[in-house]
This record gives sequence, C-alpha cells and structure tokens, in this order.
Amino acid sequence: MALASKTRTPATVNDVARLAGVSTATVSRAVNSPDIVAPDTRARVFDAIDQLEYRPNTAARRLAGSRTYTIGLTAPELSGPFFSELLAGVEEGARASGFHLLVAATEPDTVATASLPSMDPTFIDGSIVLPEAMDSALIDRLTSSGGPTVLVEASHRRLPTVGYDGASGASAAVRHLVDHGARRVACLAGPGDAEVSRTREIAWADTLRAAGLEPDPRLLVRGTWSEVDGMRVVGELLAAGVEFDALFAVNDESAIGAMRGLERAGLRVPDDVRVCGFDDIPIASWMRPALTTVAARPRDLGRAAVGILIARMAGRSTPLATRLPTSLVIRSTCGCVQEEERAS
Amino acid sequence: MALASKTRTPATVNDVARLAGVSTATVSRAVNSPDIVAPDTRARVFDAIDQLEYRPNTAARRLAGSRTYTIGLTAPELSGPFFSELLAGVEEGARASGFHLLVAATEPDTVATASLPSMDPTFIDGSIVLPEAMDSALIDRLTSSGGPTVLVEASHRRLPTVGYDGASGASAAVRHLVDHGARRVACLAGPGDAEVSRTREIAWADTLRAAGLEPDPRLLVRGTWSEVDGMRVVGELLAAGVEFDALFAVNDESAIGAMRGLERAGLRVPDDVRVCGFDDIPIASWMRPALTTVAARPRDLGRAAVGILIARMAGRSTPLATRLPTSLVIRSTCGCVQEEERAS
DNA sequence: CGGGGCGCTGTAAGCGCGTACAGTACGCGC
DNA sequence: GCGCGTACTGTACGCGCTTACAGCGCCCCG
Repeated sequence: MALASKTRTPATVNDVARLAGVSTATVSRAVNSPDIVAPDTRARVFDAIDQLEYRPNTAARRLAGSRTYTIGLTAPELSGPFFSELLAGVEEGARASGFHLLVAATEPDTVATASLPSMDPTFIDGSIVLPEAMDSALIDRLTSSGGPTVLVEASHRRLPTVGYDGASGASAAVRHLVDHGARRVACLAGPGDAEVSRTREIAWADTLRAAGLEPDPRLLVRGTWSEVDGMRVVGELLAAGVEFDALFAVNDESAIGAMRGLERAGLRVPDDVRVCGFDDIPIASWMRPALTTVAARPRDLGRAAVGILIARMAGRSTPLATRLPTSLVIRSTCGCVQEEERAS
Repeated sequence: MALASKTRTPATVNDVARLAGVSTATVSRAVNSPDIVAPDTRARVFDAIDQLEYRPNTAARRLAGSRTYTIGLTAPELSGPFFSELLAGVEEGARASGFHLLVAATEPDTVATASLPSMDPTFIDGSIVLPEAMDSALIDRLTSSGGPTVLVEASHRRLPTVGYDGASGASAAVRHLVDHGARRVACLAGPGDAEVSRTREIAWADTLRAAGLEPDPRLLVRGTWSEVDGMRVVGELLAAGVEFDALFAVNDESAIGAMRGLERAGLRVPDDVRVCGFDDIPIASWMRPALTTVAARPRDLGRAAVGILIARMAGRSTPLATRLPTSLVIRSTCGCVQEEERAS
C-alpha cells in the first residue's frame, strides 16, 4: 500500500495522526512508549506510519528536547589500520542500536577550536573520544555539555574507558622473546605522553626484570607510531652502537619500519634480531617474514565503546574501566617457528 | 570576558539579541548573511556572541528549514586502507568548510533497510556514496529526498562522480610490464559487477592488444579485492596450468595476496613473475619486495568529493565526471629496478 | 516640499516534535 | 446512586531558529 510519497514531501506526525484518526500526541506516544497506548490505537498508528512511510524528523525531535540518536567519534587522525577498524566497530554497534555516527578529526595544531563544532552537544547524545584528540580541559567541557563520554585506550578518574589490557599483552610478547633466547630486548615506544605506550613500556621493563634481566635505558627509544619513525629510530640505535638481539615495538607499524631499518643495516629478522609488534594489523600476516605480534581487535574495542556509551546514555551504570584481552600471535619474526613453516 | 557560562545552559539567539540590543532576526542575519546587516550592528552582535559563547543550535537550524551543515558518507565497508584514506580526505574537506560528517556502512545483506536511517534527509544536506553501498534504486531515492549526491569511483548519467582515471593508470601499469619483457600478463580483477574493476580490466586487454599481444581470456581471473582471494585465485591459475610471466592486480591487497600465492608455489617475484598492483596503499612501499603499483590518492579523492558536493549544495554546477590522475610508482616487484637498489 | 526607493531592522509565524496538563469514559466500592 | 481511581487520549505550548512581511528613517528626484 505504499501508494504514498515517491517524490512528495515526507510525512509528519500530523499526517499520521490524521490518517490514524488520533491526535499527534498519541502518535508520538505510540512511537516512543508503545506500552502506554491502547493496543488497537497503536496498531492503527503503526499502519498509518507504514502507509505514509513516516519517519520522525530527527531535528525536530532533538529540538523538542529529546535524543538525537547520534553519537560522536573523535580522533586525532582518521586514517590508519587501527582507527579504521575501530571505526568499523563503532559504526556497527551504533547502527545496531539505531544510532547515527558523526566522526571528526581534531586539527593537529589547534587542538581546541575546530574540533568542538563536530561534537556540538546539540547534535550528539554522547561521544567516544581517543585520548590524543583532546586535552583534559576539552574533555571536561565536552562532558559537561555533551552528554556521556567514553574514552578509548586511556585512563580517567571519572569517565568510563575501554582499552586493551596492554600490560599483559606487552608482557606476553617480551616474555616470549626472552623465553626464546633474547637477552637484550629493545623497546620501540611511542610518544612519551601517550599513555598507551607508557603502559606497554612499563610492562616491557617489568617483564625483563622478572626474568632477571635489567632493562637498559638506552634500549628504550621513541617514535611516533609510524613506519618512517620506526625505521629512523632503529637506525639511530644502531648508529649509537647499542646492541640488541630482539625488539618489541608498541605497535605494528613501527615494527614494520624497524624491520626495514634492520634490513638496511644488513641485519636479518629473525636470525639477527627477533621482532615482535603489537596490534596485529591486517598486513602483519601477509608480510614476509610474517610479523609476530600481540593481537588486539580494534573492532571489538569499538563495539565495546558504543556498548558502554549507550548504557551510560540510558542511565545504566557501567564499570569505569573495561579492558579487553589480547593474545600473542606467533609468526615468523620472533624466530621460533620452524623453517619449513616459514617457507610456506 | 568569558565570564559567561561554564556549566550554564548554552546561550540562544534570544540571549545574544538582548545583550546586543537587537532582535533575534538581526542576530540570525548577522550570522548567516553578515553583509546585509549594518557594520556596527554586526559588530555588536558578534561581541555578544563571543561574550556568551553562543553557538547556533543545529537542530533548531535544521528545523527552521535551513541547512544542517552535515554531509553523509556511505560505504559498504568502513575498514581497509582505501576507505580509511578516503574518509580522512572527506572529513578534512568537510571540516574545512564547516560541515559535520556522518558515516554509515550499509549492511552487507540487507542493502536496503538499515542504511537509510543514517542518510536521513532531515539530517543531511548531501551525501557521498561509494557505489557498492547502494543499488541504483536506493540512490535514486536518496537523491530525490536527501539533497545532492556525489558518487565515488562510479559512473552515472545524472549524478556527479569523482574517481580515478583508472583506465590510463591500468594502461600504464600493463605497458610497463610489457615494455620490460612480459609477454603473458595475467589480470587479477575484482568482482565482475564492480565498475572500477571493469575499467581496469578493459584497459589491461586494450593495452595488451596495442602492444600486439592478444589477451588470453584464461588470464583474466576474479577475486573480491582481498588478500585471501588474491592468494586463492593465483593458486587456481597455477593449478590450471595457465602460464604467465607477469600479473597486474586491480588493487594492492589482492596483489599482496597473489604474491603469497606465488611464493607458496615456489615462484619468485619479480624473477619468475613480475607483479604490479593498483592503489599504492601505505604498506606497498614497506613490504619486501616493495610493490610496484599505480599510485592513487584516496585522500585527494575524498577532498575532491566534498568539494564537488559542497559546490552542488551551494547551487553551483560542477562537471559531471571528475577523474583524478594516477601515476605509476616503480618499485621492486616489476623487476626493472637494479638489484643494488632493491637490496637497500 | 512630497513621494518613491533603498537600507536596515523588528514582528511574528511557523519548522516537526515531545510532553505537561486537562480531560473523557469506564469500572469499582461504598 | 455517587465518588473516585485507572486507562487512555486530546489540547496546546514551547524547543531555537529562519524568514516572509512590514515598518522605519533616510536620501534623491521631480
């Protein structure tokens, strides 16, 4: 019976009300709290809705003081395998719960200004933000005006966070390296102010100590998560004459860069230096030698984040910190897989 | 003088109007068409706006029949290097022009239903869609109700499109392979109904013919853009006993998969089979051997798409089809770079 | 000196929806 | 029989903004 609109202007509550022979208030109630309207009235309303292909106007809805059914996702950078997967997870979760997804990147330089518009509280019911996207002042501002907020891969006293159990992941990686003979394990970290990196660095040091190996501070080097930087930093390490027989990188991209740096210096992976990354980005299993890494599933992270956000928006309380498990994926760069396997 | 709000309810036009001693209409005009209000009035209004930290309520704005300052981006899948970069470009362009960005994935199975909500015309001023996200009926529906639409990497009779000049890119790649001695160039294509792939396949065949080489139909094989499929398909080709000395893949991911397939069969790249991909995804330059490929810049694509969309929304007319150039990036998999270079 | 035009501003009517508030009808207990 | 509670439904206002329309003062021309 969709003899209705094809190009006509969209139906409104009024149209539905008229067709169903009820008032607009009843239509609204039928849509938002079906249980408080009489079953047969409700049925008539829904019939009308179907016939007219009525869909509530989101803007009006918002204006009338209700939800916008939209959540925001803010990150410092939108490209890259990590964010890419995270986004997919967030979108999936949002869509499954009937929410729209607004994404925004924060200007690299002006962290403050340009970011806010997209997180417009009048537009958003709540938001998910990656820590490096905003300083804490901004986050405060957001939470005081923009509804619930969940932080990804960060820690916070008041706000709910979701992230990996980075410490145990890193620990497993380092332990694996050590168990297979490594004695001098370097750590290729991210920026010093990135908490995600810090956690993994600390786990690196702790695990080394637990194995009776004192971590050499010169073995802890920093990049910016990128391949280029991984390569550069390894070059510097080598140039400085610091010896190491294994390398744990806090993310896969810098691990890959590091491998190029090693190769450039004539060192072979895993024979001369064993390498282990973190994240298990898609390419990790396709490169050669295939990267041993700590598998994290950003897609799950995303899903978890929306889940928590939606719970908060609904007024339910949630644990403050959610930590997803990781698992070590052993491939070729750690050198503990048979040659035969590696060749195939 | 930001003695104003900290946690207070956001300022409205009324507040601004009162403070500036003008009417709300004037405030609105000052904001939306500054040139039609007297300079000193305008100044007073802007002062008030700053003082109150006023920011127009987007929902109200939309409801009052104006723009929403939001554009939508719809794709079948949100992860992967191509979309990732495209998104970054779109967001960049959108933000630069003061637009919000709503992203949505279309359900793999129910192409129809679940996608629309996010493209809600009452929410969106216009949208950018990747062709495989919607069938043409859906696109028609979107354009008839949801404002201007631009298609990415697709062709359309009425709608503006942006994409690469895939034909010339593919042509350059195949020509390069042939120029360097390849005689039997296989083509690893995408799904048969993907126009992007078709264009490149045709260019493959045409270029071969132009070089006096009749394309062997058995050399044209299809996957689904993915690494796994690239690997699988090459395996099948080999199993079928079809000989080839070069392979042109319509995207990098399947090229990478193909290389693994080749490796598995004991064939070496580029010595036994030369390989060339398409896209130049970030990893292409980091893998070993480094992938020779046609460089496309999805980020630019994204920027171009928003540019055109915004122009259309502003009523300006734009060319129907925009084709961005590509360039061949010669690295190691095509076998024409010196050994010395490859080793480094 | 009067009328028409222009430049600017104010008035007020919605945009589509949610929701307090005010019914209405019915069933029950007294 | 009346009064009251329950289960619904309708009336009407306002969310914050844009935008016709009208109004005001001014200058210019006749």
